[in-house]
Amino acid sequence: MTELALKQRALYLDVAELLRQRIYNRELAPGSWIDELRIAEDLGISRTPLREALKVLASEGLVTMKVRRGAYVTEVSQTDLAQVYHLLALLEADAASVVAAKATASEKAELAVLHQRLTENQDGPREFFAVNEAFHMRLLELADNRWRIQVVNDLRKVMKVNRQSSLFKSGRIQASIDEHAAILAALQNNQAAEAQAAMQKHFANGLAAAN
Amino acid sequence: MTELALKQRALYLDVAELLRQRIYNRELAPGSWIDELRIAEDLGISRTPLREALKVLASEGLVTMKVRRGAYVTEVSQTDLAQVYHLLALLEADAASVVAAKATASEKAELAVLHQRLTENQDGPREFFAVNEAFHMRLLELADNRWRIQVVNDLRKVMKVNRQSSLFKSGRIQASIDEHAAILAALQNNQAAEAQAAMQKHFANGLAAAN
DNA sequence: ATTCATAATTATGGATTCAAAATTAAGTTT
DNA sequence: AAACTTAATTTTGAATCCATAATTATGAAT
Repeated sequence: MTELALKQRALYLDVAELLRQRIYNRELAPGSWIDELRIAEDLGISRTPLREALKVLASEGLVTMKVRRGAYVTEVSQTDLAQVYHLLALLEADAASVVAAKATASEKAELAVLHQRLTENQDGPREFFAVNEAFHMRLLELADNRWRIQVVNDLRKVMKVNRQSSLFKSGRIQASIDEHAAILAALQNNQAAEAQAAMQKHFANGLAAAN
Repeated sequence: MTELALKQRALYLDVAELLRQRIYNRELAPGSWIDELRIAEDLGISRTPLREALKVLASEGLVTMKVRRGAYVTEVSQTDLAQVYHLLALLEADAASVVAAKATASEKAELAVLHQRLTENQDGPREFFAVNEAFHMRLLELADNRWRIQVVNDLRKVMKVNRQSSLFKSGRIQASIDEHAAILAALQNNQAAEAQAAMQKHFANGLAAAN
């Protein structure tokens, strides 16, 4: 009831988020045409907010608008994936170096707590994924650059279209934990260059696992 | 006539671009409310494509949507500007390093031609600005990462909202040319690290001039 | 005159309608 | 039966319409 009673959010934003989820879980498959009428009817809304949402997704790169023939789910190639990874590595490695240089001890402790939860996690890859994302997001917040957060979020959206759930690969979870430990150690010792390098390595390994 | 006869572009994209220009040149001032009815009437279109355009601009950060009170031109603070500069420096410096490492001789020669035009330019800051942008864009293209191009373009849009035309500051044009020369020299010698550092310096100076 | 309450006006968010383009189906010719 | 035309249907892009929220104007009370 809260979602309707106190909706402070525009409908088109909710619709955009719903479409993103459907794209991530392949309910809307890459390359497929998006049937506006069907979806609008499904959701019990008119085409107007739906079309607004589609145009937002198009500017994020999740959807491709073809003139006079509607919206299609973008196909994200391996090349795209590698390119996006490269940028994420660059942006997050720099964030790590910034955090190493200027975050307070208690801020770094927050990251340590998240990392601890990651190591203790027994709830499987799904929960692991959520805590992992929380760690990365908190680090970004501490790096204190709202435009970077925006850019990274947009790039992650693209990545999610084609995630091959590389975390399920044997050994990847433990490797990921170890890499985070290295990042954290560098942060806590205020070693900016090391933190940067450790984050770069983390992404390089992640990309390798995705292929 | 071509624009109507062969329009292969959706109307909302044209409207978005027109609004961007009006924001850049302060016809729509930062913080000001955007009067949908007035603009739609002005352009002789309905509110529908205009509202779609506004939502795209909102997702780019140029406009802020307030629920039930419409669209406002985003106010870009000095902090925002510094943050955006930081990211542009990071992304373009990395691009320079990539180009140094893998661009062909003829590709690098293209950049040299653009640089030459920059040094010879006698048409004032306006033309200088265009060629300068062409140099940066070509370098990005050569770095061959379409997502970086997208991200950099979006960040540059934000920057343009608050450009204090730092190029008009005395000496900045010549300094900028010298910095480009340093970048170019590193590229032509395949010195990735040097190219990266030179680009970083270029942006650091640009930010300093903007303040 | 200032504050408060109420009415009139205006703007937003979303639904509906409509013309034109694209696609599909049907019918005709070879 | 295959290829080509033409007609019917579907879908898009954009204009118009409408209910509700927000703002402004008006008037009453202190």
